[in-house]
Amino acid sequence: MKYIDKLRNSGLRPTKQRLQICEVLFNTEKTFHFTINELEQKIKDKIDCKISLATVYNTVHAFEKKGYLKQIPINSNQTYFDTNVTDHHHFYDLKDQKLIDLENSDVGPINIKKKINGKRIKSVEVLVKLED
Amino acid sequence: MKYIDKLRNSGLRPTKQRLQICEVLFNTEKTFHFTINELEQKIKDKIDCKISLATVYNTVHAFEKKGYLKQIPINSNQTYFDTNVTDHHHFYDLKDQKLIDLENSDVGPINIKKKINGKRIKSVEVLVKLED
DNA sequence: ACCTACTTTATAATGATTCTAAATAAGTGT
DNA sequence: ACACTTATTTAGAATCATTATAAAGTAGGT
Ligand SMILES: [Mn+2]
Ligand SMILES: [Mn+2]
Ligand SMILES: [Zn+2]
Ligand SMILES: [Zn+2]
Repeated sequence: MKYIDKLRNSGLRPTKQRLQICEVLFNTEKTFHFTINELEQKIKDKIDCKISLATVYNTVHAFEKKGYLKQIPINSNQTYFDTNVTDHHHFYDLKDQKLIDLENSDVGPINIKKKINGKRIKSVEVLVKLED
Repeated sequence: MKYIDKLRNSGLRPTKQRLQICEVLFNTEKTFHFTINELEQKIKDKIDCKISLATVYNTVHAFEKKGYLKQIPINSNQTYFDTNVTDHHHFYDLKDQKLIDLENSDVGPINIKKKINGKRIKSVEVLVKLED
């Protein structure tokens, strides 16, 4: 019931698959980072029936487009997504290949002084790479 | 002649292919950003003979390992490299899919206050996404 | 119930990257 | 110059995340 309105208000039909994916993605205290394959595994663990991989991709992209998920730019062969869609920064642990959130207070305000003609700043993200 | 010592000192044999790739990558006033396919095109334009795609990949990875190139993390299906290996930040133009360097003075110092036990900061990079 | 547009799904296609193994080239010592 | 060893190049195949296809299923409206 919890996610039916959210989906309807976004113009997305509240199908069984989308509602189950909502449960996995959004029915948690903490936000988290994931790849498509990790999400597929989480879905398998939490839910009895199978959702096809194509639907997982479709749904994640639909949710991203609606602003319920965002991509995190890191150099990996897989795309990383974030259920925390607020503006925030990341540690990236190169050994474990894990993302860790940084609070904005951990980084401080960033003032971009350069301007590009005819372009607006959409986001400012800091990536801090960690090694041992 | 210019790059033979550079390669030898890195433990890389100065082959014809590597020297030609050095010309394309490093024999310019300005640094630049590229994908493997863009580099392959540049090589074709500047040079008579063909270098196999496998060699372009091998060479770029070898140069990256030696610190003569670095990867730029952005969400793209292709990996972006940078001949500017100093610590610096980027604009990413979402429409044109082009990277633009930011000077450190354009961003100011970034002080990461959070610490992770047993990990050291390797790099701090800011990515500023631009839209129209 | 019926219609239509949206969604799911299995499967195939795509495409960047990596792997393989055979042919070449570079460095080293004689 | 030659023989020998090791690094490198290369064409082609393999990998694998992601996207496209198109047929079957579903949601929501009339
Ligand atoms: Mn990607
Ligand atoms: Mn990549
Ligand atoms: Zn995050
Ligand atoms: Zn740069």
